[in-house]
Amino acid sequence: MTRPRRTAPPAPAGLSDANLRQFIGYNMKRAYLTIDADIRPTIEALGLRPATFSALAVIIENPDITQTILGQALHIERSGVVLIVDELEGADLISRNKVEGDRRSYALRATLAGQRMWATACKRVQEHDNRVLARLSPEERTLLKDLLNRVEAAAPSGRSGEETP
Amino acid sequence: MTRPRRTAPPAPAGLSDANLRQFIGYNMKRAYLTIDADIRPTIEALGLRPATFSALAVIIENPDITQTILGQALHIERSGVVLIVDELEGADLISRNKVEGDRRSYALRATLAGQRMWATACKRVQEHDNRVLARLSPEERTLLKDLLNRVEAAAPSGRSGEETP
DNA sequence: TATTGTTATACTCTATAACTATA
DNA sequence: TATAGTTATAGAGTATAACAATA
Repeated sequence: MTRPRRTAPPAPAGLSDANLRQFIGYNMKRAYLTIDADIRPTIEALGLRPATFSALAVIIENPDITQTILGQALHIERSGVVLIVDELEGADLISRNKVEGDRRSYALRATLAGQRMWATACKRVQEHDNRVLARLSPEERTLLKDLLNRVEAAAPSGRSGEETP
Repeated sequence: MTRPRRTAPPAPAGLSDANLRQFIGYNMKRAYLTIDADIRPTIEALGLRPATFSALAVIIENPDITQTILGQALHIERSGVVLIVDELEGADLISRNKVEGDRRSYALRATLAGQRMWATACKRVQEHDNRVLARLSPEERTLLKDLLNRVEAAAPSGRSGEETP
């Protein structure tokens, strides 16, 4: 139905992992950490961290977003957003702009340098993605994302109360 | 081919995520963190942490394992293993036993209490797993694990140099 | 000389709580 | 009073480096 299951479950040396591998969360953690270790140096070579990379991505996509909303998008507290935005602003990749009618908040926008940075960072990470997904067919790639999203949505904290009633 | 793609990609409020959702690693991170947040309280209610839970799982499955090997299984340094083993030993869930012929290392074994603890902890986490995977068919569940393992194996740090030549 | 376990230390990430300035 | 941003602080998790005992 899918394929002969010829995947050697990546178990270390001569010891068994089955007790943990039975849990979807463990397989997910291992796969995620492996990918993360692969990509991180590439991101850092550009002067970014995963957190600033992600923030830049969201700001590019949602111009004039506020820090509070950015925090919600990244699932981090406002206090953490400050540091990330400080870092991006200090690198001249984004700017904090005044908001008409509310002097409390900032409208975050990527600078030109920020847009260029995102373009190249995005491209390089895409290359990693392609390398890591090389053995998966296009259908398998979308399927994997779909399954991950469904798992995320199924867990209690998964937003979207929209059940299909 | 697979199913109508009716998965609402869990995007926050009114803002777009697509820049990040394009990357398999981001979807994996989000799914993993959601599952982790779901399961953690259950594990902690038993007096365990994710790290001690995992270590107990490996020790149960590989009796007389040494700390160094345990570290390799868990992908953490030996110095970190010490703290985890201290904690498990302090809770009387495992014991450090003498090894014939090598007085440097310990043979780690679960106590009876440790085996009972693992049984109940395993059962409870399985329940979370089932809840989180509720919307996936049995085939989809194995498929998801399979895809995750293939991604993990594909990344540079993925062990198993065994290509199918 | 190399290895096992250990200790001390530091770094990253993130959360909590209290503060300020606006609303 | 409530909210946006800020600051200070603390905790979890993990890594690095140096050390003692043993191989």
